[in-house]
Amino acid sequence: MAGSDTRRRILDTALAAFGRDGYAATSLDALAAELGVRKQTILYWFPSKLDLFEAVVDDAAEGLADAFDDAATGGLTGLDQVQAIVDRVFRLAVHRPEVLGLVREVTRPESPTASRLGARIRPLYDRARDFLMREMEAGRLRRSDPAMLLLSLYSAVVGMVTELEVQRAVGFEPTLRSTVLRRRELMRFLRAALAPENPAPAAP
Amino acid sequence: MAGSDTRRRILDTALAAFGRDGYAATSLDALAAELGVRKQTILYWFPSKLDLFEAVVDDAAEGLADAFDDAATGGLTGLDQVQAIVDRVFRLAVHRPEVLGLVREVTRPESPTASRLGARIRPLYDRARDFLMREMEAGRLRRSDPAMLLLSLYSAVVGMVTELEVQRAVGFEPTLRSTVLRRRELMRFLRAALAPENPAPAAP
DNA sequence: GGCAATGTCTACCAATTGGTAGAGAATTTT
DNA sequence: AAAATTCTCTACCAATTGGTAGACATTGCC
Repeated sequence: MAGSDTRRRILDTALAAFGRDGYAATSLDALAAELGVRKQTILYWFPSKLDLFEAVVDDAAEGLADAFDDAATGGLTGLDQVQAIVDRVFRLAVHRPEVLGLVREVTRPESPTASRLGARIRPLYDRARDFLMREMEAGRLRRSDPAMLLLSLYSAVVGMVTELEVQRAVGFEPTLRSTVLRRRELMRFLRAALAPENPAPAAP
Repeated sequence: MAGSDTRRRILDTALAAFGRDGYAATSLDALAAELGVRKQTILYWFPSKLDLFEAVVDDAAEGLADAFDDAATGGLTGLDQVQAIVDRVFRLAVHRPEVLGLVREVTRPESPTASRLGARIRPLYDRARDFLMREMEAGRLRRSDPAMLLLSLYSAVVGMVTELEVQRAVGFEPTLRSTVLRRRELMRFLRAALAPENPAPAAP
């Protein structure tokens, strides 16, 4: 079936384009040209541009959920678990920066589907919140409002990862090395912010 | 001179629109309608859409610089100075969220003027970096790479402020109260991350 | 071979886009 | 009051947008 391959290719290319340029700045014609196909082929697979966008968002949310799952199944606790997730998100960001660009696009107030990614991400969010609460109660993380803390974490991670451009604009070209340094710095930052005030006993 | 009043109004409305919807999704016609004026009036004051955008960016950068200046002239040090700036940015964000939306728009890789805001912000950036370095050397802030730390700070603050929509999408409606809580939580987070490991003597 | 389903295409279309040309007020300068 | 400048307007325009209609090819099935 060459067809569903086309569908897959459209999704991937559209994800890249939407994540890079945003919804409004991405035209179906440009997308089609990039794919080496006619616009009508895209409209055959997805009845409208908005439908395509929603499909892309769903696809990306799935990938994101998988990444989290992957990082969260090691039975880690406290800061180690946080670090594992940050590492995982960083890895995702390095080889598929469009995904985070898309998150950014979709969390924009006027996004055509601000609510859509929200709904898709909600389960992830709840899980993370529960995790933080548990770890706080166990004394393995500094105590604070878990929902707010989660937003801080989200902002710090996504912000740092997404906004390589700021770095560039401000004068230093991101290299592999600087990316590594960056992640390390972020982790120090997070560790400092999350470490409990009275260090708890290490896990057994 | 009613003219330069028109110019001012165009700049303000355009800032709101670009910050809210992004560059591509903002049409001159829509902007003109919002202003109760014809598109050609806009094109009289700004020769092209891109010129308008650049003027808006310059304007916003100026406002941002003023806000920082304002917060940085109290002669504060260490965490207190950081807090003052965070407070100031929050205040700005609360009554002119578009400014931060614009920062977000302009730091997007494909932004027509990614470099422009960069250049405008560079001096602010340098000042902030110098400040952090000084404070680290004086032992009033935890020691780490100041450039990276600055990016962490930037990400945490702008990310948290800008992404009210995530909060909304995830289920809790931002209120004045939640905004206050948010800022407090962010400050706790920052304090925890920035406080020196061996507390330094308090300022005289 | 016939036939239906699937997939990609060409040919259009109405609406919207940023932008040009220049008329016509209003205001200021002389 | 006449002239010049400043400002906003009407009238267009070519290009691009998302989308429709339907022809043409390819495939698997009988």
